[in-house]
Amino acid sequence: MNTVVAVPRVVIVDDQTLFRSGLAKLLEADERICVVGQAADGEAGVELVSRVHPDVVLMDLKMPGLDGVGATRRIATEFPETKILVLTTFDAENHFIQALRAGASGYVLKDSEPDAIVSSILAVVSGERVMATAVANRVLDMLTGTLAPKEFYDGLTPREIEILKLVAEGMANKQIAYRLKISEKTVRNHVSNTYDKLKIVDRSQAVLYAVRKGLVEP
Amino acid sequence: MNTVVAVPRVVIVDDQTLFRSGLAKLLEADERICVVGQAADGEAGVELVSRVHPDVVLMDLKMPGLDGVGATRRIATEFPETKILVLTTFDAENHFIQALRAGASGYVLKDSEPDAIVSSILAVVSGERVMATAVANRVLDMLTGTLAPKEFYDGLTPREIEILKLVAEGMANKQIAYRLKISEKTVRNHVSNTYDKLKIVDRSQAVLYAVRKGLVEP
DNA sequence: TCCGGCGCCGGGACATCCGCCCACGCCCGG
DNA sequence: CCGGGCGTGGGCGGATGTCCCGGCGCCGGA
Repeated sequence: MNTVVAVPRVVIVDDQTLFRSGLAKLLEADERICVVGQAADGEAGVELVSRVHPDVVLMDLKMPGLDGVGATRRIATEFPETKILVLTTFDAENHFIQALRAGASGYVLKDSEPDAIVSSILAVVSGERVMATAVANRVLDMLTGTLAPKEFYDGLTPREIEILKLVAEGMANKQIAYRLKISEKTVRNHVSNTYDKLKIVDRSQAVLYAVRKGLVEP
Repeated sequence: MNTVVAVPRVVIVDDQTLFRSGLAKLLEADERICVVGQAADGEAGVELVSRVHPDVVLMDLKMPGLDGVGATRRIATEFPETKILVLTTFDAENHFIQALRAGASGYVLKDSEPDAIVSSILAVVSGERVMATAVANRVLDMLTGTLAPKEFYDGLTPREIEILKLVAEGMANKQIAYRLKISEKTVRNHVSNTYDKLKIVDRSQAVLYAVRKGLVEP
């Protein structure tokens, strides 16, 4: 007979219907998991959780409408007994920080074996935290001295990152200066220093860098 | 007993392990399909096709290394008896043209029902061409007058699109002028007209527009 | 056939904007 | 205490964006 622990009830939130269906099929084939629902975006995901109260949510990050981070935050606050396991690709570099801060219990990659997903789910329901090795390594790099905590952004100072974000949103130096209540000249200097550190020469390339790093949404 | 037509043998080429596994599970559950292999990138996909000679390849477009378009072209030329069904997301707007020109027999979206995939596979093996309705509508729009072939990019002329791409890659006006063998003034005029049509004022915002539209990779 | 429109090309002049160099305080750690 | 990083600014030259202008080639409608 089974153990004392019930089979964890799981819902899947992902905008790709095919991926959802395939993953559900995959998990249903494993008797240690029970898939009890699917949703195609953040809104529907929150609503679904409020109805079925699952043990674990497999959450994609990039979705139309309410995205994964927002949905994670809402579920984590409104239904704290439900664990959230982020399941996404490894493109946007820093989203996992936002996701974990929003209340996710784990972060695994779509580029991993089905068995890994199952064991991650089981680990999460038992209270563990799960991190994909690639992500974990990055976290360790950021903590240990090899890569200073902020060194992730190629040595940019906080002020420079702040200004780079605004640049990447299409703001002019003058607007940034007004927003930050500093001189336009100062903004230009920060921007210039940023170019130096990133080894770029141009505002456009700064925008591309920021988009790549996930500092802004395109 | 079965019909005279053999069950189509299918291979899946996609870089996301989880998606591959799930889709394989999904298709294996359908007796009309037989999954005979998987590959994680274009190179491996071509090699796999050369070994097993499947009837259909389900091909993702965005992959590391040799991408889907390149793999499609190679398979279509080296193994013309193998049909290729592109299976991708609906982000990059114009990739489907390249894929079809490279020899794909169909273009379906990951955001669709499993049944649709199965019937698309069956249609492709029987010699049909399959297009996702969203894609087909776009093609029709481009052919009929409703939406001029180019009108998708907010009325930008071909030249303007060409220059916008270079702008979004971080090139300066002078460099673009040299590349296109025209005057810098002309480039500035094209850029200015582009701003006008897109209702933007700034180079940075042009980059963001181009990234959003998939004109350039971030 | 002619003509008007449009895309593409280029010029001039002007007002900014941008990127770069230099400099000044401030604070903190060696 | 002092060297260095950080945030702040001024000045300058080049790049960028805008508004004019004209010319050429092509196409479709009158």
